[in-house]
Amino acid sequence: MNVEPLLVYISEYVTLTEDEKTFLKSHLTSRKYLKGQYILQQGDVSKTECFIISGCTKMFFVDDDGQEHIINFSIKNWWTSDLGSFISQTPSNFNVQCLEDTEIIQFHFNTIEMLFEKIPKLERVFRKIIEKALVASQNRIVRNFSMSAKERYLVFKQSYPEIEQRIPQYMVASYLGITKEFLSKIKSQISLEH
Amino acid sequence: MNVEPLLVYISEYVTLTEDEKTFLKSHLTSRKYLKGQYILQQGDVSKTECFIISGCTKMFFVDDDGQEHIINFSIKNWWTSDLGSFISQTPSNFNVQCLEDTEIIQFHFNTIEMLFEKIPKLERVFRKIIEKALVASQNRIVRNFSMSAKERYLVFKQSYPEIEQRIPQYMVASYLGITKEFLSKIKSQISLEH
DNA sequence: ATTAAATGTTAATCTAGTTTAACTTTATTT
DNA sequence: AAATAAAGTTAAACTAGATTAACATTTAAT
Repeated sequence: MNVEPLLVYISEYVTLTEDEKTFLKSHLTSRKYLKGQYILQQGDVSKTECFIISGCTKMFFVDDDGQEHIINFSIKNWWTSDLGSFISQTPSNFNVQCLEDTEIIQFHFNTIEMLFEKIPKLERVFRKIIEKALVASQNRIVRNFSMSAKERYLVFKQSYPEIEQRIPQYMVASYLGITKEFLSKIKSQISLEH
Repeated sequence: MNVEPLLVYISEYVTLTEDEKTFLKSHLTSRKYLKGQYILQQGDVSKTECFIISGCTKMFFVDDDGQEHIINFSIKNWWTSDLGSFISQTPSNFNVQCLEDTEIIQFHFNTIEMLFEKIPKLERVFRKIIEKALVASQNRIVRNFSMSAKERYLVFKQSYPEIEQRIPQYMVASYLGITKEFLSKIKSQISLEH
């Protein structure tokens, strides 16, 4: 199990002893998915929090009209899961699907509270992760309220240049909350400006 | 200091000993604000996390065009603060203003990590609070992406009936991300349906 | 190399929500 | 009780972005 990137990630927040690392490792599992496979499906309960070692995923939901809306993308050294479903162990409204072959490390619901008891520092790590996710989510609301689609696209481009290269444009449009046709128009507008 | 509601709130997540309660209390402060006063102003660093004992607040930002956008309302037994500013101790983009005379209890940035060290259970409480806030924030994004303004208004009405009674309608519009004129139209439409 | 599937583009028409502006109602102050 | 300010309404003209549909390009499969 390629757990090293996760340990490096954790070490940015807290310092674990060798014993703690060993104990932690013994309660994690790793998993590989192929492009197109689902890590989580709408209606299922999320049993794991996933740290991404390599690859790329999207989290999305399908609305009543059958339209797909992308909540976020995740790449290496970031997390993915429907936290709401995980916390409350209720059916998720979201899907997590791999956009590339993807390797993840899983924290399991039925051991995570025990891990927090044994290694309280881990609770700190998770608190900080969730804080960061909340800030990101709130910033997204701010952007959706105060910026035009074009401005949001430019922010996305600047914030996640690596991601834009790796995914089809219609998914960027879905993430931005606009149609692929309109994103196409925005891009041609931008190219005319230069 | 009327700390009881906060202790009741905490007791829904963890059980504190009498000693822990006493220690906690000794590091909290309470404060009263009049209607219209600011708890936090755009540009200032948020030094506190605020638990509301009574009253009502709005968190909002002012965009480049001078337009006000309301992120959320808070009433008794809920929290308010710009978590991003608090976590990173950087200037906030948000304002928190009292819509009624409001009493709060404050956790201070310079003692909160120490509180977590001394009473690790508190870290759990905060993790859960932030989790709930994240879920709420994500649900808001989902609604903004997949629902019309009318549907969002109906959800707001149903979710926070107490709040709708207490605040002017133009603030509801701002929260929903629409103009007051359009909310007015929506309401007259709805009243025609019945 | 060909074909089929997936992705991206362009343009015309349409609509949810904005803007502007004039007016009404409700609260607040004197 | 009058005067003023704050909040809410209505309607016409406007715009950002959606929808539809036809076509172009790239990628993947045979």
